[in-house]
Amino acid sequence: MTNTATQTPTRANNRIGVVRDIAAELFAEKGFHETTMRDIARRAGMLPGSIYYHFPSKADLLAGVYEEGVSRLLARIDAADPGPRAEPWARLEAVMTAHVEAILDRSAYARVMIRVLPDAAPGAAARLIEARDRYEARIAEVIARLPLAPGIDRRLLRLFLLGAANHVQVWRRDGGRSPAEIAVALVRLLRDPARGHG
Amino acid sequence: MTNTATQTPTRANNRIGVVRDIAAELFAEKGFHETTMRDIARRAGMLPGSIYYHFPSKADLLAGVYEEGVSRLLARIDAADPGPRAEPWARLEAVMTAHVEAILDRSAYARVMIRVLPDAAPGAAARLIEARDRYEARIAEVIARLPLAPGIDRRLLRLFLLGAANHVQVWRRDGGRSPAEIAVALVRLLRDPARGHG
DNA sequence: ATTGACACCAAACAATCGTTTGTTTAATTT
DNA sequence: AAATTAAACAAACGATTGTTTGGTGTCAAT
Repeated sequence: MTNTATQTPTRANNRIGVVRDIAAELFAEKGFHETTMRDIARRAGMLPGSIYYHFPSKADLLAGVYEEGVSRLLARIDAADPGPRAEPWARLEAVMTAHVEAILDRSAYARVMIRVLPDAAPGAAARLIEARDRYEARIAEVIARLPLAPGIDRRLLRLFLLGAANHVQVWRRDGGRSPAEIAVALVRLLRDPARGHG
Repeated sequence: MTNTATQTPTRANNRIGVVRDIAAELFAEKGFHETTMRDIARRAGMLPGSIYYHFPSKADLLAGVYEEGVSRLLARIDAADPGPRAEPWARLEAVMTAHVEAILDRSAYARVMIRVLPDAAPGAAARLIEARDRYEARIAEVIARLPLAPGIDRRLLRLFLLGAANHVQVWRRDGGRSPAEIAVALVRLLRDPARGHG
């Protein structure tokens, strides 16, 4: 009999996931170049060289984090998305709420994708850009359904939206608005006129 | 007779400005940790140790770049600002155009302030944050004059605006829209409703 | 019981990092 | 002309970097 899962780990205590999780946390917290392989190894309870059993290089480790991050982010988005039959703006609110929540509360993976630019690791830049594009295409899909006033560029709208949302990571302090409040305020700011009587 | 300027350089060929300019370019291009003192020295045509005659540390060099960057950005903003008697939204368009132009076309100093986060250099983080706040207060001043619909948070508006504008650095490719077109589109997106017939 | 891949350890590698030290050149001041 | 000082050079410092190499215990399959 052949093994049922040919590519899954054959050993129970495979710690590649642990290493990647810890790398994601440190990359998100300190940045790519500011995090050393020794930092990661220490927190994982292993020696620096042992990481190279799981990842061929530091750049590949970052690429692994990026790609896992996209998968997790997409899963969160999918779970929050009420679907194409829902009201388009409400749908965008739901999706952006999931996005901001991922940035602020839970996933170190999401924060890495925002903080670490692809050119930080030239050896893996192509993989990083591809992963990022895969995620942004998912957002574009939601924006494509919005009923917009004539002359509004959907690509610009998407880039502004993501820029504003990702910037939250920089200024947000604990105790302020909730991620949902922030996301909803952002979408409404775009949807409705900000201008008052003038 | 005492010297007319007691604190200005007494020597004609003082290259501290050259060093700072080059550091700004490299920090903007590659990031703080990715740029070495040897990189800066090589481009300035001097030896690594010589930089320490002008700046006590790499973190202080970054702080110098930041503070010079704020001065230059503020000067550009002031030059573009039609003043408090102009129509508030047109004023914001003018100011944001200057901001995006600084990011995209000219100033490496402006790009450093967006790319390099204060926590990159813990030894100078306080100076970096202070410099950044000084600039954002200038933007807040313009936003304060906007006639806004009730319930719109001006602080959120400012943070979204700067987040979206700064993100331009990541996605903008040459040959696309001009900085002015991008800035105006961003301000109009906030001012007018994006929503179409719904 | 033996084998062999797995998942690490132990120790070092060369390269590069920010920084320091002592010295030298050239311009300014006295 | 002599003294002083600004602005560098030349060379190294110790520490840290990503990475490699060879060995080792352990577990699953034979």
